[in-house]
Amino acid sequence: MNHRATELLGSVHLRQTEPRLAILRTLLKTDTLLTQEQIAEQIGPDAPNKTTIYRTLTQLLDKNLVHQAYLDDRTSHFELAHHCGERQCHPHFTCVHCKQTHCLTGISTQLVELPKGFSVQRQQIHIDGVCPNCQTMNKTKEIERV
Amino acid sequence: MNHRATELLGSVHLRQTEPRLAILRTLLKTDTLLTQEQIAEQIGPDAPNKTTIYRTLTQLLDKNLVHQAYLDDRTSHFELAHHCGERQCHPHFTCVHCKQTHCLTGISTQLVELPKGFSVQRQQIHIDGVCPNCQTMNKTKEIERV
DNA sequence: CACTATTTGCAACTAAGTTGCAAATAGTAC
DNA sequence: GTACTATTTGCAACTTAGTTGCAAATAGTG
Ligand SMILES: [Zn+2]
Ligand SMILES: [Zn+2]
Ligand SMILES: [Zn+2]
Ligand SMILES: [Zn+2]
Repeated sequence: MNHRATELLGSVHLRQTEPRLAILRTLLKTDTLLTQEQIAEQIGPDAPNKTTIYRTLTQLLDKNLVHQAYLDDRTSHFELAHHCGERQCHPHFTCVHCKQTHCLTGISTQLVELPKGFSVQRQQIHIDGVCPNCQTMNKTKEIERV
Repeated sequence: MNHRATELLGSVHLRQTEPRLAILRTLLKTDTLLTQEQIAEQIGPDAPNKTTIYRTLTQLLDKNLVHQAYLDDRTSHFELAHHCGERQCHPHFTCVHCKQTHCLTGISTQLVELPKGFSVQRQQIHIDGVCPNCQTMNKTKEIERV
C-alpha cells in the first residue's frame, strides 16, 4: 500500500510528503467514500491538519486521482478514481435507514443520451433505498412482532 | 399559478399561509433548481425569513411535493417533484463553464440494475459537461483567434 | 369574535470548508 | 553531508449554509 501511494504521487509529480502518503494509503485501504473527518480518524492521532487534508484532496482532484461525491448530508465524500470509467463514475447507493453508502463498482451503466449540443465530462448516479442488511433486519422485526 | 399553489398546499393538508404560497409560486414559475437564497431573491423584498423558507421546503419534501438535489457547490437545490418519475428524478446537467444547471425533463433513463437485496427508492443522475451555449461560445472564440 | 394549535421571524448557534501567514521540510545543487 | 529555495504544513481566524429556541403573529374552527 505504501509503495502504491508513493507510485501514485510520483505519477502526478507531487512531492512525497508524509501527510499526502497517509491520505493516499487511507483511500487505498477503503472500499467506500470518505469525508475529511473520516480520513483523519482513520489515520489516527498523527493525522494531518484538516486544512492539509482538504488541500491535498483538492490537488488529487485536479490530477484526477480522486473523485468527489455530494451525497445527502452537506459534506463532501472522496474516493480514489481507479474504479471509475472515462466519463462515468460507478453508481453510489445510500441506505435511507443506516445511512451507509456503498460503491457499486461491479455494475455496468449506460451514459444518458443528451440533447444536441451538450457534451459529457462526468456522469454520476446516486441511488437512495434500503440496503440488504436493513432489509433483512426489518423482516426479522416483522416476524418478531407476529 | 396562485391557484395551483393553493391547490398543491390543500392536497397535502398544509395551512394556506402567504410564505408557503409565495414559495410554491416561485417553484412553479421556474424550470430549474433553486436554492433558498434564489427563492428569496425571486420573491423580492417581502420574501419570508430564510428559516421559514427552509422549514417550508422540508415540509414539502416530507409530502413529496418537492425534491432536493446536491450538486457541486455544497448548497441544496430544490424543485417541484412534478417532472419526476416514481423512483427516478429527471437527470440534471451542470455546465462546468457557466455553472448553470439544466433539468433534462424530456429524457428517458433506465433504472440501474442493483445487486440482490438492494431496493430503490430514488435514483438521481447528475452529469457535468459543457452546455450548448458555452460550446458555441468557445468555437466562436477559436475562430476569432485564427 | 374568541380561542388554540400552528406558523413565523429573529438572534444566536453549529459545523464544513477556506484563507493568510509564519514555521517546517522535500528536493536539488554543491 | 550542508546549504538553499520553492513548496508544503499547521494554526487561528474567518465564512457561510443551514439549524435551534423562543416569543409574537396568525389560520382555521366554532
Ligand atoms: Zn442500511
Ligand atoms: Zn464509490
Ligand atoms: Zn455553460
Ligand atoms: Zn430538475
